[in-house]
Amino acid sequence: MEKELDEVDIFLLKSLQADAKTTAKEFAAQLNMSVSPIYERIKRLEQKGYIKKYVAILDKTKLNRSITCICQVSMRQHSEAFIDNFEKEIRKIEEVQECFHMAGEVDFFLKINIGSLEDYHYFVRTKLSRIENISVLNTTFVLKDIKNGTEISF
Amino acid sequence: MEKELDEVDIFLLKSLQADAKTTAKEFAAQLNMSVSPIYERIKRLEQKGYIKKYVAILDKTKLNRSITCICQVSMRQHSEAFIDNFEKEIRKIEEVQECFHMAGEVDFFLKINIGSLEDYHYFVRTKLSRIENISVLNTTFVLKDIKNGTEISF
DNA sequence: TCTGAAACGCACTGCCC
DNA sequence: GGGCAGTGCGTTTCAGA
Repeated sequence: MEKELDEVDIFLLKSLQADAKTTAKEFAAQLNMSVSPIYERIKRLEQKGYIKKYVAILDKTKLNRSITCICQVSMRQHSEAFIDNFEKEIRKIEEVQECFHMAGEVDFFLKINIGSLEDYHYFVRTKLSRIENISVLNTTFVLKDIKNGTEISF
Repeated sequence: MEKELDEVDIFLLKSLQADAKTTAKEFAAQLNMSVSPIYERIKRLEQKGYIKKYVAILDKTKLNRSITCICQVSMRQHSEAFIDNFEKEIRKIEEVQECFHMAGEVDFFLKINIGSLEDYHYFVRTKLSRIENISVLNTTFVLKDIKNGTEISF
């Protein structure tokens, strides 16, 4: 694998994951380059898959989803079919923002966004607990978002 | 609190958090409206804080940060000073993508992005464990990203 | 609050170095 | 691979309804 990214590419990636609205013109000024190489580098980074997509980050509180909680789920049986089914069902549940299949005692970690404790009750009763083969469900609530980013450091 | 968002606003917010590059013109076509109201609604949503920012989502694997793990940290003493200090120090550590102060037995959940298990060792030895007053550190590794979104449902 | 049109700036292309 | 100039498109503004 050859070296694919130079310092300029890395600068662009880091900048864009902080603020995707930065224009090629602004980058050109910051880097003392002209606009076209910036433009072509960004296009290349998109095409090669370094940049997956551009998204708007919304305000949870304003949208009445200010409560976050972490659910730790373990399964009764660990057959392939049950795990696949769990994944499929989880993907359908809108309250689930993140879900990871874990190594170790707990099988899945879920990050849930909801507006109230009543919503949580509704979520567990009508959605989560309807998935087959769940044995343990352990939920803890977030008191404070200390760091909640989309940026990856590299 | 008056009703701030109508169906069009909600449509725009949901669309933008899936793809921020959608143009006002495209929205206008989808909604059978002209461009200017779309434009002004989006500006309003930005100014009122519903939209916090626009970011590029990068590919972890391409950037050699394909390993994700969850660290559960508990503290020895729960004084305000220690908690504040932990928050301050965590914010500085680039490997930490998310950090939440939790209710319950475990004080903090951390989501970490790294490239190798060696990196994890380095992270724990030189960064995490240097923070004062940590008692328990329990790490589990992600086997598979089932759902890993920035979108919130509403 | 929407429509329509006009002005501007940036994204994007092609050519040159 | 980068600089420069031109074109088209989207953004932005504004009159009017």
